[in-house]
Amino acid sequence: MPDDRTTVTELGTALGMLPFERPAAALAARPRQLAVDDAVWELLTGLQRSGHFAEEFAAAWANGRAFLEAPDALRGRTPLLIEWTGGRRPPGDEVAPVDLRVDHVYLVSCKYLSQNIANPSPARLFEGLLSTTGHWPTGDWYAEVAPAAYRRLYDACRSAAGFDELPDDPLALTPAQRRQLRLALPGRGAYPAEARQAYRDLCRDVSVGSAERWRANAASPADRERLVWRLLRVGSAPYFVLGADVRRPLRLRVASPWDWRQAFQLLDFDIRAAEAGQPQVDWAITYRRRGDGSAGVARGHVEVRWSHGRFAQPPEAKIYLDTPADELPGYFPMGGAGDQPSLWE
DNA sequence: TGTCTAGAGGATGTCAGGAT
DNA sequence: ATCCTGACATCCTCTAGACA
Repeated sequence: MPDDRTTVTELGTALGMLPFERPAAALAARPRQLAVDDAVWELLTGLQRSGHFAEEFAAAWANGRAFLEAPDALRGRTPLLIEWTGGRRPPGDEVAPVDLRVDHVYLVSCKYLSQNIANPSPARLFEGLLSTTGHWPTGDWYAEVAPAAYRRLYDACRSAAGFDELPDDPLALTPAQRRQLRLALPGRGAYPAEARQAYRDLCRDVSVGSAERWRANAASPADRERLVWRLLRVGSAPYFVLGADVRRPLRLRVASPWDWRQAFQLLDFDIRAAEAGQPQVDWAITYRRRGDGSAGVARGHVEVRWSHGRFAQPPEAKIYLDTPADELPGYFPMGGAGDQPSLWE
């Protein structure tokens, strides 16, 4: 079951798409177009009456209403069926995090956009270019790209903790030994003095090695274009994002690859190792708008870090978008009432 | 007694953030 | 900016029981 806030924002958006004057009236009517069971109606009614998440409910309702009226979207036509994925991810390898499906065709994501777009395994990102199927190394990425520095860090941490009985090879650690070593390290990401240089070396080697692999694997223009679409969460079908960032509602239509190619040309995909306190790779997409020939840049970065504590599990890659969502190529403002459809910007 | 298989439960990988 | 966490989905391994 999703948390209450998610339930309110997703179903509040759905209710806003239906022709009721006010949220309370929609809740009282329990319109059959919104296909959820009675327990969900009870929960939602209770949440609305409680006044918790009132701001979220109002913002979600306004987003749904904008979707109903937008020329890009429903153009005032009342939906016949709104399906809710129930806070769970739909099956399949769709890139878009779809929460609602309207009349079988309109896909809507209600996520409050976060800078963080995905946490794949580093190998899936740097070797598999974010595809969902294929072959890439499954082991520990640190050992994959920076074996020497990783080994030095492990040796230093093991001896600082006095755990001489642990295996020489960090890859041979059992889950219990990993937990033991993790708990023995100083808190808040600090390392024993004799391990600090090894950690700096590891960060540098992982940043440089990951960037090199990524560049090598995204060598062809076709590969780079596919990678860009995945980083931007451009899916096989267009979808809508109805959410908010800290300042304002965000109502966007996200292009399909077909739309994207007609509106933009990818000029360059720059990948470079960053200097940071943890392994990091920066990326920047340079593109040309076909409409007026102007150029644009979208930026982001990837952090490679341990998930669930040091030595506890192989590292994950955390992908960030540093360019605001409404400035990304392929993210078109959803046309408000009176606006022209904005396919061509 | 040997082989096969369903499924239980642990391990691993991924997602979506939060805390400081 | 950096590190930490909970929740799941899926993969993997082991084992009890069915059946030949």
